[in-house]
Amino acid sequence: MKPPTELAEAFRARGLKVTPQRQLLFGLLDGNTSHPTAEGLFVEASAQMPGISLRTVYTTLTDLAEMGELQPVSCGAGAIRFDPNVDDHHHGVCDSCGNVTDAYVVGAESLIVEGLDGFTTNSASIVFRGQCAPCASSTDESTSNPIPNSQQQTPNTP
Amino acid sequence: MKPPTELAEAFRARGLKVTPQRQLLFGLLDGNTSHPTAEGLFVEASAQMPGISLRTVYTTLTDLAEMGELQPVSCGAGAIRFDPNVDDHHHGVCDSCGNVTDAYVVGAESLIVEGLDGFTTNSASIVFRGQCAPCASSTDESTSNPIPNSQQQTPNTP
DNA sequence: TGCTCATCTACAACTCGTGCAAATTGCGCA
DNA sequence: TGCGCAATTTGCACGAGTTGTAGATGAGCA
Repeated sequence: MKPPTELAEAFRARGLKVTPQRQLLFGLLDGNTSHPTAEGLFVEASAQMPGISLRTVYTTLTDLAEMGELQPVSCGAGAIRFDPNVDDHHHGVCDSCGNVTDAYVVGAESLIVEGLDGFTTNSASIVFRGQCAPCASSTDESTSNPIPNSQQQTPNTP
Repeated sequence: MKPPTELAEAFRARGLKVTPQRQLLFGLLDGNTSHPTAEGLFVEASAQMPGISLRTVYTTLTDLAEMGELQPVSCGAGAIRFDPNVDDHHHGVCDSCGNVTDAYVVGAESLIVEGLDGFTTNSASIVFRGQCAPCASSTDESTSNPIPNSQQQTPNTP
């Protein structure tokens, strides 16, 4: 995601106005790696700007998503999360605490998909489910067969 | 998913009762490859058994999912879908008509995931987004870079 | 400074799913 | 076949998350 100053310029370039509410949200999203929900951002924004409306947060997030500066992430149940990281990446979701972690997949070009005859694929998203490091350390369970159709490994960054 | 008769036995084996409502839902799900929503099944069930409650549909689907006879599928926005196909597989979602298609992924064992340091992966689900054959034929667009981090191919079954 | 129109806010409505309690019913048992 | 109990069904209401709408507000421009 662009820094707040560039986002403001991008908004103006699209004929959208740069309001204090939007600037506040730009700042909250900048460098945010916690995949916040609209509700979560609303709480943070309310702390700094009491009176801001949840509706405003939704509108701004939707605008940012339409501009490609934000990636909406739906990880199954619960509220939609917004990811300022718009790089090509996927997500790991902790079943215990609900935290969402960015994941970069290498070797996807070797995948062969069967059953989608005639299906024109525009994008693919992989959601890994399990337990993040802090949660996994308390309940020690080993990984087994994470990706259906075969087994899969989740090594640390080489 | 097991056939209706075996599902009835499985229900009894777990101490659950086999009611006409449940038998109707067993029949509607048997061989169903359309990934219906609870609402959709409720409409079909209502046609055959007027008066059946949406609440009952939810209860029965939840029971089946707990028994492993049904796979809840959340493909981003919208209602949760239920998949009688409990094989290890993934899904393709048509952005035009919303149809969900089963997809079998080969080669997932070669994937290397970066960024999930310490993350204990229990499962992974891949959702392909694009256009199904009927929708794609009307708007002719070619596939490009479907899986982030690299390109990916969606060949027909070899 | 004044004007125009996009934005903000507040409220309500919508969708999807669940909790609860009363009425109903499947099923084991005699 | 009849009985009794516990599971089930049903309808209503509620909750979370999200969106529509209309009047008030204010940013941006001349």
